[in-house]
Amino acid sequence: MSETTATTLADDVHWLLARLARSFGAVEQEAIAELGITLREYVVMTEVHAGPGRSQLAVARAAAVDKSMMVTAVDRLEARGLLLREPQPTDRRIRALSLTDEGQRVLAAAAQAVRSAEMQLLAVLPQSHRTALLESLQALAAEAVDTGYDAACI
Amino acid sequence: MSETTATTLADDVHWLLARLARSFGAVEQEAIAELGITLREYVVMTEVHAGPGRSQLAVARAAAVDKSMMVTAVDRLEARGLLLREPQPTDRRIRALSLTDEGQRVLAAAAQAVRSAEMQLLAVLPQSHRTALLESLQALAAEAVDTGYDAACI
DNA sequence: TATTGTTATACTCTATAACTATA
DNA sequence: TATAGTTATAGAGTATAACAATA
Repeated sequence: MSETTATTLADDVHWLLARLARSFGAVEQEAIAELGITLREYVVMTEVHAGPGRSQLAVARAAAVDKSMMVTAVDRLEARGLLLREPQPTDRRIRALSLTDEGQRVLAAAAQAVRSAEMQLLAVLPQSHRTALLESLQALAAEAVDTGYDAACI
Repeated sequence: MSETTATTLADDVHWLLARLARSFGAVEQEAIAELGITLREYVVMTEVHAGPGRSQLAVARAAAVDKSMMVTAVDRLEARGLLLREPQPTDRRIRALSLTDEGQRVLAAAAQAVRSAEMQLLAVLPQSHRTALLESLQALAAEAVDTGYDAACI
């Protein structure tokens, strides 16, 4: 039992994660703004590209996006002609998602912009630290729980 | 120039950060819920404790909390008797913040709960990786920019 | 009865901009 | 003119729950 609370914000992993997520988000959103898509839409497109033909719900779960917010994202992407929402004959409840050719092009451009921004943001870390960071974040993400979270980032 | 976009979400640092921030936030918010404070209020209290007597704005900047949202947090903490908002004779625009004795107690309990939750969340990582992760996050946070971010976490 | 997709609602967070009082 | 704190407002995100269609 310590005599007093000595913790600083810099030792608070949640605070660091939230602060960096906001900072990275601001920079990367800016980087893809000219493509006319949001960062969430980029995430959805990435997941659709990784496994085309899946249902909205499957993509939503993989991307950790709420299913009702998924509707808005898919609506916008479909309206812009970047994504197809096709009925599935085997299970008529499901709409199979896939990218159009234009969607593939926009995703490729967005991915490049995001990666470039990320490289700059991570540039303060030596390469070995960068790899270690990514591996640690991935290991933690594998265990991440989403119990629903309506609180602020910070 | 690659033939196609091969990126997965698991390689996207922003997505990992945002996902983990939400997951950690959910768990830690739950851990301090019984103390009647939010995670943001905990962050504010931590910063006030680290440097008592500072103005609201100084604390807001250190905690990366918007100054208008700071008002709400301080209002609630003051109403609960956890924090003092005292006029500063030298500059009468400033309200110096400090924790009450009860505030110190609540903060100590919250800090312990948060640290305990964080230890469990980080348990999947070996100790050396945990230290490296913290150091990398701190290095990145030192360079973090807050340009204002109205986009979603994910 | 359970699941997919959709819609509606209420609430919170956030950005922005005004406003006051001081400096 | 600039700063600290406050307030108001509008917009966006989110949780929740309902709902229709299908399994």
